Amino acid sequence: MKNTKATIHEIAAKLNITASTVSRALNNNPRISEETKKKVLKVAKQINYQPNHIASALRSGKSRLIGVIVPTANRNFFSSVIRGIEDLANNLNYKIIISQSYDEYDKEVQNIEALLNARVDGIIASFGKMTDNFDHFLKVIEKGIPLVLFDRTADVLNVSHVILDDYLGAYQAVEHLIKSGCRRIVHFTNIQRINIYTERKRGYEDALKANGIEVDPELIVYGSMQLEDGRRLTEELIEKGVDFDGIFSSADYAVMGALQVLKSHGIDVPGKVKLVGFGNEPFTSFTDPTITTVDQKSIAMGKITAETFFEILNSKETEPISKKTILKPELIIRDSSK
Amino acid sequence: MKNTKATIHEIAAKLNITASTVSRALNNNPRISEETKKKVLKVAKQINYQPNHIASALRSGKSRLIGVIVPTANRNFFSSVIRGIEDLANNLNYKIIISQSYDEYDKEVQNIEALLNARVDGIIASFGKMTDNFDHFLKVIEKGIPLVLFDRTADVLNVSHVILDDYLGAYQAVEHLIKSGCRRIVHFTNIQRINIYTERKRGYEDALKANGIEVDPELIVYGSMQLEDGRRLTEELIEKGVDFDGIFSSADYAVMGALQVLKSHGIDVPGKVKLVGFGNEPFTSFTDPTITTVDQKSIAMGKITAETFFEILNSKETEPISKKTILKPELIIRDSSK
DNA sequence: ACATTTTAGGCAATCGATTGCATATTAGAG
DNA sequence: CTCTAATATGCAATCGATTGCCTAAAATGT
Repeated sequence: MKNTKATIHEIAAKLNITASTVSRALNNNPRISEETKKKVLKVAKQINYQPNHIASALRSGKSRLIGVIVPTANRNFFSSVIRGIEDLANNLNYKIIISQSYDEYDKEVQNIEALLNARVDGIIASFGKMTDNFDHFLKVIEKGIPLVLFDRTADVLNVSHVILDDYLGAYQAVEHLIKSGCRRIVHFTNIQRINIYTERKRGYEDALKANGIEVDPELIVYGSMQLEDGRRLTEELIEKGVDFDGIFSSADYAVMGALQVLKSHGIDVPGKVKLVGFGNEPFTSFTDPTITTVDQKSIAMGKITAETFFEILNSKETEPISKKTILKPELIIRDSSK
Repeated sequence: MKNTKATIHEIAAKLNITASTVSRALNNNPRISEETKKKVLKVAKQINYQPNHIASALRSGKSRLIGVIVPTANRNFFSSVIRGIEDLANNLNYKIIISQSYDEYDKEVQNIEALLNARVDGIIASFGKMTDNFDHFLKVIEKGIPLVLFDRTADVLNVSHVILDDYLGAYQAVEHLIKSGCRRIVHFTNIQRINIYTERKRGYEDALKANGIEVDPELIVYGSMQLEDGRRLTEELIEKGVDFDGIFSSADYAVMGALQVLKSHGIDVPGKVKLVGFGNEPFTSFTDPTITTVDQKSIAMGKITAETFFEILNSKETEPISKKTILKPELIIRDSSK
């Protein structure tokens, strides 16, 4: 069973017609008679013909490939968004290439470069935490390649994006803590100043002010928002003897670390300290107590991101559409704040 | 700033040389003088030249793309493996296309088809749970496209693979429960009979027998191994009044469900019932009590899978190498079994 | 019966990079 | 001062699918 190649020329030769005809037949072009189409299809099946996507991509200039860059696919939020994108893309006969930046700037730049080389028809991305220079994204824009950002974006880039109302999410979370009786609320935020963290911080501050509570800089602490950071920050607060009765963390992993440390110190949650995280990672409903958190609407975000992307892709470059969508978060109240 | 195209012909025109020379210069071909190379490089930078990967892929017949199919990237295990593959691949200047099958058979078939169309140079895959027909993989093999499987495989396919010694992992887990005093150990296993689950079940049974405990079919229960399945199965056991003092689950999510239900019924873990999961998902160390589990060596698996893959890819079809690696699991003992 | 559409395909160029073979130029060899 | 060898490029075909333009043959009109 030799793989003689299986190209349209193969098929053409067997039927004594030309490759053009075969191509048209396979694409169901009306100029080809039904009879010929049938024959072509039959032979195609017979020799196990597989269209060479690369050849057609070269000819058409469209690869039907979309690059998706996320910090890591290993997070419920990102993988949900990816799924949303993938579903729509596949329906439209596009394939996605997922690249992970692992929150490293260099990797992100390399990924863009590689996707550009692969001649993707467009890019959908969420920044890594270290990204504070956007030249690589500007390059994408300059090349006229459709770009849509989600969740982690930057205002300096005037690009279509789909983000969460992080400010609102934080505001509601903090207000909830205040209503539950907290007065000295710690805020865990990220060292780097990405949009999502600055917005959450702003929401935290405004919610306090709106409720007549002064913002105490001592209560705002910085880390990378991993589990370990949450542990360390909490240990430090306890060591320093800082007085606090609530924690609003801008990430679930960090609040998990806080919970562990508080428990190990015999500090009752939610009795003494109430907790709220951000992200609605699945594990937040597995812990004891379960953790109150803010849901980021990942499914909707994926869907809308993809829709926005294809809208731009199909807009025929008339005008560079810039569409910004802001989703409303949802506070999921669980035991850690009751 | 018009994008006049930026091809090697562009560069050639500007320097009054031919595209062949430019191509050779860019590829650092010794036949081209240093002087010309410098000029070419300079102009390339100047017009922001980006090699067209698609064109070279068509010409060379090599896309430098590797398809990776996993059930879902949203699991620590799979994402770690992917990271391992990606690292090596990127070093070798290959790009990976991640496709998720979401454990759906049709999606898996479609993914294979799409990857084949995209003309990937090879495929690395882990089966979905529903996969019990392997025609789509056979097609890959017949086409002579390198294929390496990991974790979830099938013996009927004589393909290189990297798997975990699931039997051993299960054996050790169950032995550990027995040594901790359990006599009536429940086993959660998957409805579908994929290699990993049948092996774990075998390990469970053999460990019991080796310790003089009879295998009680009543204690072996079936589900899809999601959180909900664990909950349901545990509820059912309690309802039926089945007597048990330990659970060995072939998945962490399911054992988490069991933990929740046991706690809600006031059954002490590990006092009354001891638990062991499988997979070492991060959340198993977040729960209360923390959950004993079996680590699947995902990092090593990713690395070895990638190495095996490239070995095959570079083996010049001399002989279709078939290399099978079996990794040793590691039992991570935590509070749920103490 | 002759002119005009319509139908069904063929021809050849194209997409951009690569490469075997040929060639012009220069450099050494004798 | 010729002759061969090395050096640096050019030429043209190729990878496989697509498509604008052209043409032969059949169908329709009057």
